[in-house]
Parts: sequence; C-alpha cells; structure tokens
Amino acid sequence: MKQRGQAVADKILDTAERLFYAQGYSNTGINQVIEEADIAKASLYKHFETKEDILLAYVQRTHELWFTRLQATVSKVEDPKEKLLAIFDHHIERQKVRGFGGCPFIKANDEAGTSDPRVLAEIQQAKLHSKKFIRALVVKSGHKKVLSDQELTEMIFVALEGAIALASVFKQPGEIQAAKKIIQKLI
Amino acid sequence: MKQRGQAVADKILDTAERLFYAQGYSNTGINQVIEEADIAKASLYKHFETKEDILLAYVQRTHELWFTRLQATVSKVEDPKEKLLAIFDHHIERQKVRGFGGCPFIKANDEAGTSDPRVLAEIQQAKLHSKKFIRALVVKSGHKKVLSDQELTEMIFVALEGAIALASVFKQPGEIQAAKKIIQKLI
DNA sequence: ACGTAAATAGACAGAGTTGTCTATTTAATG
DNA sequence: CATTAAATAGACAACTCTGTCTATTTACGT
Repeated sequence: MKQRGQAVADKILDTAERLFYAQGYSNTGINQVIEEADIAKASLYKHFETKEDILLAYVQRTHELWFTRLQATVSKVEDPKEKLLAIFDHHIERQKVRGFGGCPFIKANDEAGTSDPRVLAEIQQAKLHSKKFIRALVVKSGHKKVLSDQELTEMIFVALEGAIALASVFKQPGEIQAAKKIIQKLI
Repeated sequence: MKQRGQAVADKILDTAERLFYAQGYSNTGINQVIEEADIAKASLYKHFETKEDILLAYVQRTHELWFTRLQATVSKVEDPKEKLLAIFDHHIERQKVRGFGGCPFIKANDEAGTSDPRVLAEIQQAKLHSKKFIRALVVKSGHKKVLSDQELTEMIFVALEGAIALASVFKQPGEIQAAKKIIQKLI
C-alpha cells in the first residue's frame, strides 16, 4: 500500500463532496476530482466503478454525517422545547459554513434523483430520518398543543426544508431564523 | 420569414422548458434541444447568444407563466381564507402535471444560481413575488390571528416551498396536502 | 413577381467527457 | 529483505459538448 496520509477513498469522497455540493454533480468532472484530490485516475476507478457510484457514496456519507452532527448539537440542549429550536440554529450554522448552497439531498435529487434509483432511495431515507428525528423531539417536547404532535412534526419538517431552500436563493439565513421564531410561538 | 407554424423562439423555449425541467440544465445539450424543437442550430444561435441565455429566458418565462396561472386559479375562489388554501391545491395540481419534479426555480438555482447572476436575480424576484402574493392574501383573509400577518405569510411561504421540495423527493403530493391542512387550522 | 430576411442542413473546430489500459513506483507485510 | 498489493502518471479511445460557419432554400412584404 501507498498513501501514508489520508486513505484514498476518503480523499475522493472529501473532494467529491466539496465539488458536488459547490458546483453540482453534472458540472464536476472526474478529472477535476482526481486533480484536486491529488490521486491517480486508475486509483479512483479501482475504488468506484462509475462516477454515479461516487455520487451514491457521497449521498450515503452525507446522510450519516448530517445525522451525527445534528444529534450531537441537539443532545447538548436540555430543555425539550429548546431542542426543537436547536434544529433550526444548527441548520443556520450549517448553511453559513456551506455558503448557503441549500440542502445537499434536494440538490442531489434534482440532478440525479430520476436517473439513479439508488440515489433516490438514499435521499428518501435521509428525509424520512429527518422527520422521524423531529417527531421524537416533538413527542417529548411538552408543547402547548396548538397543533397535534403529528401536525407540529409536519410543520417543522416542511418549514425547515423550505427555509433552507430559500436560504440558498437569498444567500442568507433570514428565512430559517423567521421559521424558527414562528415555531417558537407554536410550541 | 419561414416557419409558418409556431415561432422559432417559442419552439426553442417550449422544448428547453420541458427538457431543462425534466433532465436538468446541465444534462440537456443544445443538440437535443434543436432536434426535439425541430429547428436548425444556426437558428437557435440567431435567437440566443449562448446556452445560458436560453436558461435565463426560460426562467423569466417560467416566472411569468407561474404567476399568471396561480393568479387565475386563486381569483376563481371567492372566500378569502379559501384563497390561501387554493394556493396549495394549485401547487398539488401543478406538481402532478409536472411529474413531481419540484420547483423549477429551486432547480435552476441549484444548477446555475452561483454561475450566472442574472439567473439568480430572476429567481430571487420570483420568490419575492410569491411571498408578496401570499402576503396580500393573508392581509385580506381575516384569519384568526393565532399568528400575525407577517408570521402567517412567512409560515405559508416556507411551508409551501418545503412541501414542494418534498413532493419531488417522494414523488407524491402528500406533504403539500399535509401542509395545507395545518395552515387551514391556523387561519 | 422579386428581393430580402430568415430558416435550413450539416460539416467542423476545439475543448471536455467518462472510462480503459500500460508501465512504473511505492510501501507494507510475511 | 523479498514479495505483493496498491497507488502513480499519463496516453488513449470513443463520445459529447458548445458554438461557428457555409451554402442552400423558403416565404413574406412591397
């Protein structure tokens, strides 16, 4: 084996993640990936059969990392209602770090959701995971039942999704902050 | 002049609209556009300087058509609260017609929002237009003030956006229907 | 009916795409 | 230390991409 630093597969995915998110999957060539990852083309095709396999691996890893990070943030908050609001704060910070590129799953869905069923399936899992996570927090939140558990879950789920998309349109977190304040009023 | 049927520029935009939305801008080649529009390549480049100019014209026309259609639908509803709910019904129908491809502006933003400032500006205008339209209906709705006018506007705006994005992920209108029912409870 | 403006088909340049393959070098393991 | 598995550089095939250009044909307005 070579490559004493970072493992090759990781370097590929790190670079692909950065480029796919910033430029889009279709606008990112294999040649740019290998150059910026500083690896050989033959190495890339030894780890991944096709470019689409890299996209799938990227979406899968993004799903894992997204959940790990979100859970870590929320677990640091004790108040059960504040946990719900922490979801919004977390995504405000994430979008700032990401340069307001929007949701990586929605982006991947728009670019390859129709062409690769594996990618679509992973994206659907990620969104169901998000909803499930919100639901568990809603149930334990002790909110004031202006809406039912089911309804509040749904509202937070769609509002968060829309607010992130709009943050990407306006390149600022205003819509996420506004959504947070309204949810705050409803719990 | 030639082309006794539809004008050439219209055929280009009709075809581009269909292909850009279904496959994505980057995944659609000029050659596919001219073939399916049944026009010559030289004709296309006499009407548009670059491919990106076609994207811009597509986004602009989509903005116009979107608003015209939405306004027509809502104006047929008389009850001021029902007008707000008609927005959701309208988008449920539109997504069914569109094959659950999500919002064309968000898609265009994801693919070219960073590279072409003209496209980004038009998308921002479309979203501001949407919010303004919702706000006017909210103000006249006589809703029960669980939320302020400002807050209800914001909530409908982000929930609609998120619900459409999720309809595209799950390829069904469930999230838009769910969002509608919750807004119904809040007005 | 004629001149003109516009549309046509299609070749072409130049660059970029994914993916394959060869030949070489490197590093870890028995 | 030798073997072996993995990474390397880079050429290459086969396409596809955008955009240009030429030569030809069509149809409308005067």
